[in-house]
Amino acid sequence: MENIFSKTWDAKGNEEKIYSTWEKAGYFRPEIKFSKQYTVNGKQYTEEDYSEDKNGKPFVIPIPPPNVTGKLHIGHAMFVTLEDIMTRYHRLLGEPTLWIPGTDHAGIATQSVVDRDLRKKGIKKNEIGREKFLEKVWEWKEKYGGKITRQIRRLGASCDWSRERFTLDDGLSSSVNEAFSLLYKKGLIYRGNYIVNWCPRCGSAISDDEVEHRAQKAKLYYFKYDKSFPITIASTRPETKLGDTAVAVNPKDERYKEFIGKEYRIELDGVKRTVKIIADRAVDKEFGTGALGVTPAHSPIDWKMAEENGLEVIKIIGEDGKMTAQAGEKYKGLSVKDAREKIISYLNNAGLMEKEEEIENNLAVCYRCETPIEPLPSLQWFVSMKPLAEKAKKAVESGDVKIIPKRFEKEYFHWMDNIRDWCISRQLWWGHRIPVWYKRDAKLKVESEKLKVDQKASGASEALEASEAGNVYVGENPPKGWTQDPDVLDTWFSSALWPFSTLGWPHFAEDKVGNPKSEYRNPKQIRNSNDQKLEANSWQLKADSDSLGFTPYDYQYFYPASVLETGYDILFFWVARMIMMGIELTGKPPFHTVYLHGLVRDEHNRKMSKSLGNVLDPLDIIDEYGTDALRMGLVVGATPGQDVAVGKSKIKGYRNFSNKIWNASRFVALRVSDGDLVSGEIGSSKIEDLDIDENILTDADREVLKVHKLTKSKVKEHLDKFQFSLAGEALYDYFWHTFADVYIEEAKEQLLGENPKYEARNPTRLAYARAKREQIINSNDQNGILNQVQDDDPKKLKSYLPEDATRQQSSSLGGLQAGNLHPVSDNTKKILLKILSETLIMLHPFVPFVTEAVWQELREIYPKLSESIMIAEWPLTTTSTTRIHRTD
RNA sequence: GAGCCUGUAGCUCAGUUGGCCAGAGCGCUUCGUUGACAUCGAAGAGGUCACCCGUUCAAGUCGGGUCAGGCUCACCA
Repeated sequence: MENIFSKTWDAKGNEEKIYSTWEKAGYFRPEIKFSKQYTVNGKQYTEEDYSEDKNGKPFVIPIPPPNVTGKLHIGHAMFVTLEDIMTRYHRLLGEPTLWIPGTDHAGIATQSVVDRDLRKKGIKKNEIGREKFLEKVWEWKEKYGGKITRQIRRLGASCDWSRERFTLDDGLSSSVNEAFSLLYKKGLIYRGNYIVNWCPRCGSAISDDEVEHRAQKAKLYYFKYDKSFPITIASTRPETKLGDTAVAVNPKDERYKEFIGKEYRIELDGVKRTVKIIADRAVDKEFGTGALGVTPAHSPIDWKMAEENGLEVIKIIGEDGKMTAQAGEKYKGLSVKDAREKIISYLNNAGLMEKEEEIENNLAVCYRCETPIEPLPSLQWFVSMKPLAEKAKKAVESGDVKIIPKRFEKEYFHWMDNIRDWCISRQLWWGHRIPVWYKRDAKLKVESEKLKVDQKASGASEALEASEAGNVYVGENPPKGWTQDPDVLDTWFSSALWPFSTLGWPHFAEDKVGNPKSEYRNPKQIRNSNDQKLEANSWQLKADSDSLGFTPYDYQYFYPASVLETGYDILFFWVARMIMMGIELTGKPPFHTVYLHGLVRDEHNRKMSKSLGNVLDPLDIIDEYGTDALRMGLVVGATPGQDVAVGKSKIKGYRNFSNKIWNASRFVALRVSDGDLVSGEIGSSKIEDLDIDENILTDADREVLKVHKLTKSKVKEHLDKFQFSLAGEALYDYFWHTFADVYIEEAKEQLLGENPKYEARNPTRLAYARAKREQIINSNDQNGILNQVQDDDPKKLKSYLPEDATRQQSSSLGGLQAGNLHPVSDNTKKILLKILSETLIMLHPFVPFVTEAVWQELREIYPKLSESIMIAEWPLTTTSTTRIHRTD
């Protein structure tokens, strides 16, 4: 033991070994707890008692799946730490606990990374074609796919890797297809030609949520289409005016009242159009000339006006970012930028330009590549969101889903109230190909340049179904010879299914496997005795379950999840959509609680960025200070939804804390065994159950036991309320400043077996500790829980006060006789061991590695400790209540 | 334009439904320490809790307003 128990905690040399021991032992799989026998207050409890108590309810967290080819960053470290704390805590509480890991295929992100890589090698994706390119992406995935999960392991994540999922797995892909089909059949998915956000660089449509707005300086040009046109318009994008079919003015604008309803034939640099003057309240009289050139095809507002006024939609910019033939011979094929220059010089030369003005406006850009968005009409697939949003909103309103912190519920409602249909098709190759087949050929996506705005509102699918009847197949078994839609689904579509697709939905949903809930309510039955049972029942889906890696009842037992933990930045992208899809497809919200953490910033609260050079690489930190230190640094001081400042000095402080845990425990281990270890023995008595003799407690003993008890109740309360920072802080403070600074120092005296002293070695410090404890009790006690820690006889406590401290305190030693001093040091050893081991358990969710290392050392002295701290029992807060309910 | 959040010690932040003589870590000052730990200990300095008004026996905490910083959403061409 001595060689392992070195003077300082060697995180680097131990963490990976410890992790692989855990993983090999299978502690991350929820079934490990089911075979356990419980003994509480000397009574045996069967597994059935246990499951009744919990209503068979497991604790489940679906991981926010990182990009499969991604690299670990501090944001990952944040969510892994928080989720691991919850997972380990609930596991220690004895609940069947499942944290499902997995990765996301990350459509555009992965495709463009591989594309870039191939280009460097001189390979162009359009030349090698779809099949070959996808092979390359899969190769890339095989090569780099394991990296992120290995790195997540280094953070100590106790996920059940045997259930690891990838969004493009067979199982998940079939969930995606099934979800698409179901929604299509319900009329919640439709195809239509609508104006979408087109990213010319990604070469794909993107959803409204993927568009960001950047403030920019722009030029506003004032001009007329031609000399004969009566109204001057203002535009920042004169090149789009080639597609104008109307001019909109405010109905209250006196200047233009007389023109409303009239039509004009105009000719703009050779392009002839009919322009109607329409009235729309959205037009600001004060902006520009108060007259807006309406370009239905290339502006979302204009599109809406066109819908309302039955205007012609003329697409003058194509998906390639170049002007189409509709823009006229002079402009066809020009880039948007060139077209703008050309038309500006035309307007100037023709004497149509009246003035230019510098203004500030917002530019819509792609959130991935920052490329300016080109709005254009395109034939795409959409999810009709309003019906989904209504239910999703109710789930939060009713409290079925709780969002922490609460203020995000407001943002959530606002988003739901203002929701628009979700464009889910992407013109990419990497992803879930849309499960739709067409009878004729794949070129259904004709370049329609002259389109009437589809009258069909979202949700009304009859019209489309009629037109598609017999020509479109949606599902997994297409008729022979039909052609599949070339597009793939938005990555967030599969992410939205994550909490249930990872568990086997829809293959193992109730209607597919019957309802075995009553029989298989607790998976311990599956694990312990059911392999045979399943075979005996020759259960038909078993083969499927084996090939997909699910157990048949995962979905029914583990769904819905308990907590969904992630950063607030993807509340809408991911969380909101999961709630919508979960309710629609499974009939229940996919989780009960949403915990949103803040973003990690540098120590001066600046955003981490490469250009500032303040990026913290979690792997570097782990190498330098250890995982435990990183985890504490991330969690302490972080309140939900609030960004947290993390710098090296903070993490260094928690490295010191890890070392403190190590050394305090080292002290206990060495002193308790007196360096001369006989297993199970303490001095003259056996350790057994650490039955502390209450009659010979010293002042210090009493004090530390009280603070210990207080800490237990505080920590549990905080953890139950998702107050991880406060729990971590309370443990830190107690361990360092009471257990180590006060009690260990006092224990040094009490352990002098020959001639122990009973007076406090440092009465001032003890009094100080006591005062602090009382203050905590007084200020925190709401329900009277903490009062249980109050002293029975306040008078006795006077002896703690400094002025009385020199008094002989042997009275507090009860019946202890002068010649019988040894029991005190034995008792001290037991107290040290007891409170240390309990504290280690509470610390374990925060600092899993050092606590496990120390635990293993303590097992040498006290073999009754569980074989791993991971599967220990959370210390009971009170003696009167047991956490296992007996039915008799 | 709409909504939300933040403003507490030099720095980064805690402070749960109002009861604090206002806390932590880092930093700073002084002292100590060969025996678990210099990755340590003890003592200490440092705050009109942004500002103003109000509710209350009591306000960092609740209400109204002002100022400052930040975030989200949004069709100002």
